[in-house]
Amino acid sequence: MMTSREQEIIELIELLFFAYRDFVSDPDEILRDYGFGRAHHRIVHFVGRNPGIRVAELLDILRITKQSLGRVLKDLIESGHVEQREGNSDRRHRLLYLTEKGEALRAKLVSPQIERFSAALDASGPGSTGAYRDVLLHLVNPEDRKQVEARISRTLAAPVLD
Amino acid sequence: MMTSREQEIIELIELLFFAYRDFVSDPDEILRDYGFGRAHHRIVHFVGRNPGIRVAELLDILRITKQSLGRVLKDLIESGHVEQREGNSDRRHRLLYLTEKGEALRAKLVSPQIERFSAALDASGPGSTGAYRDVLLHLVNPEDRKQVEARISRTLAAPVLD
DNA sequence: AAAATATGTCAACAATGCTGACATATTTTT
DNA sequence: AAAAATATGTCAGCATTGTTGACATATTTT
Repeated sequence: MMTSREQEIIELIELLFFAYRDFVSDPDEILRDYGFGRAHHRIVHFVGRNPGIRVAELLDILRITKQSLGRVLKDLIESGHVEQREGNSDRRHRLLYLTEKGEALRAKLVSPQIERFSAALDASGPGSTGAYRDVLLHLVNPEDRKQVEARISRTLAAPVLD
Repeated sequence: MMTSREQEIIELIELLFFAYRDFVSDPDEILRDYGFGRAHHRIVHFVGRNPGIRVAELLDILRITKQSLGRVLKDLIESGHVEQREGNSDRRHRLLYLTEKGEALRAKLVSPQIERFSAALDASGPGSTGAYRDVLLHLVNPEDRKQVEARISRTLAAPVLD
């Protein structure tokens, strides 16, 4: 048996799948020209948004293993998109920053995504932004919600503290 | 430079990433007990929701190649979760159905996802469902939107036509 | 001085994408 | 009836990105 509530929720589940599927398709095309994949994109994105982020933080965001990250991060360092600096307060830390080249790539990758979202918001009713935020934030694991909220509202002007 | 509009949109982009990340984590755990992965989940889900779906349609939903699908579909047929029948109107078609075993797995996988969504909707304001739908549907490629709308609103009681 | 932490690295392997070619059965077109 | 198009399956090979587990180094904390 399936209630109509369940039926409705399944539609929302599938919509999440379809939206995600198409949403990542624009960057995927761009990345091919660089010989990079989605894993590279995620690093470029989150390092760009969190200049000076530590490796451990990045691992926590992406929820992958050190080895998976290391392989791809290595590519980006060698290609000159990401650079590492020693931490001030703790010299074991490797703080990650985008180079100018990396920043250019980040901007290029995010631009079609901003376009897509911009159009989607324009096509939706006013207040849809707030509702979108509410629902998606509550899909995040409760124990991670505060952290996610803090992360997403961090602006480029406010770098990660060292 | 970044406008505040862009800043806001980047937050929505990251929220999509975090929500998706956690949303797929519950099924992932269950799948491990079966020796299956996400690719198996997608097939079980969409075959369950579209009994009698053709291979070509499934490929169009998942946007993967025949070979990628074939490998995983084979697992599910051999394990007795999915079965194929010859089409009536066109005997080249291979129509896909879940067996009872497959249906049980589908229900098991979707249950934590429904739970998660249910809680998220309860925690969000009224009308959030509609706004969520608006935004996510408009993130889908314009040329696919009609099809996606039709697909998601298809109920279990209305199987794919042969 | 010892223990804990942050990072990096190695080897091996698994899941799931891809390309391109080719085979078969069936249906549609000429 | 023959030819062309379509739906599906299959093969070999390869790329990306995930995994585990072990171990090495530098640094900080206890």
